Amino acid sequence: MNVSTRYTVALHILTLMATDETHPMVSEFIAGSVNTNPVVIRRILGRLRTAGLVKSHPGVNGGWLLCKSASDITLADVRLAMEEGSPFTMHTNAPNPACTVGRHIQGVLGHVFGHAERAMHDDLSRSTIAALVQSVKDASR
Amino acid sequence: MNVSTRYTVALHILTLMATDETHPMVSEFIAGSVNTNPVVIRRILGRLRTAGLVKSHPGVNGGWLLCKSASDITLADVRLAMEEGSPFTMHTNAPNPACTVGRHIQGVLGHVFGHAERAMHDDLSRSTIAALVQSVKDASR
DNA sequence: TAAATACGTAACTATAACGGTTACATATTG
DNA sequence: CAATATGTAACCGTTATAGTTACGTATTTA
Repeated sequence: MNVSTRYTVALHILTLMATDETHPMVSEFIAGSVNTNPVVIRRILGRLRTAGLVKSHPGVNGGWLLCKSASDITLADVRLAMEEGSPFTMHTNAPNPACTVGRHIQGVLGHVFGHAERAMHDDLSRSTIAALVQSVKDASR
Repeated sequence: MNVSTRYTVALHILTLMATDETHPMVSEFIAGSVNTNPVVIRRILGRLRTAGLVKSHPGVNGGWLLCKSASDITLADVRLAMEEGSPFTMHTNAPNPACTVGRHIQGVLGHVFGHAERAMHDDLSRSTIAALVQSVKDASR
C-alpha cells in the first residue's frame, strides 16, 4: 500500500457518473462498480466536492451529480482534488549543512522535481473524463 | 512516510560521489552528509550497483566508486535503479466485471497513466548527475 | 408528520512500507 | 593477523491506507 489508490478510484467514480450525467448516483451503487465499501466512495467524493467537481443530496432520490460537464474536467483537475502529494519526497532528516552538497541539494532537487512533476501534470491536463468515457466505450465494442 | 525517500537520497549520494570521482567513498562518510545511518546508504548503493551505476570494494581503503561518468548518468537512470513503482496505483480490489466501466477502466487508465509517467520520465532523462553537481556549485557561490 | 433513504463522519482495525538500528558474517588490505 | 569496510538479516516504531461499523443529520414522499 505504498501509494494511495484514491486518484484511480476518483477517476473510476467520475467516469461512471459521466455515463449518466442527468440522474443522481448513489455511493452504494458506485461502490458496487469499484468493489469496495460505500464509505470509501463517500470519502473520495467529499474531496471531489471540496474541489467543486461534484455535489451531493441526502435523502430519498438523493445521491451525487457532476457540477461540470465531463468534457470540462481534466485528469489534472482530479489529481489536484485528491491532494496527492508530489511523487518525490525529500530527505527524512535535513542533510548536513556543513557539507556543500548537503547544504544545497534540496534546493537543487526541488527545482528539478518541480519541472518533472509539471511535465506529468501537463500531460494529465490534456485528457478529460469525457475522453475516459469514450475510451471505455471503445474498449467495450 | 507516504512515498519513499530512496530516490532523493540516491541522487544525493551520486552527486556527492561525483564531486570526487577518483577516490572510493565510504558509506559512513556519505551517511554523514545525508544525516542517516550507513546501512540505509548501503542499501541504496546496493540498488545502484545492481543497475550498474556504482561498484564497491570492501576492506581497508575500500568504498564506492562510480562506474560511469557523472555526465552519463541521467536522473531517469537513477529512478529506474531505485525501482520506484509508478506514481499511480490501480484499485486494491478488482473492479466489478459485470459493469462496463468496471470491466474496462483499468485498461484505459493503464494507458493514460503510462503516457503521463513517460512524460515525467522523459523530463528526468534530460538531466544528469553532472548537472546536479554544477547546480550545487552554482548555489554555493 | 412519520418512515425511508442517503449522505457525513468519527472511531477502530489490519496491513504494509519505510527508515533507523544492532549485530555479525565476509572480503580486502597491509 | 589486525584493521577496515561492505553485505545483509532481523527487529522496531511510525505512518498511511483501506475497510468496516455505527450513528447523527438532511431530505423526500407517502
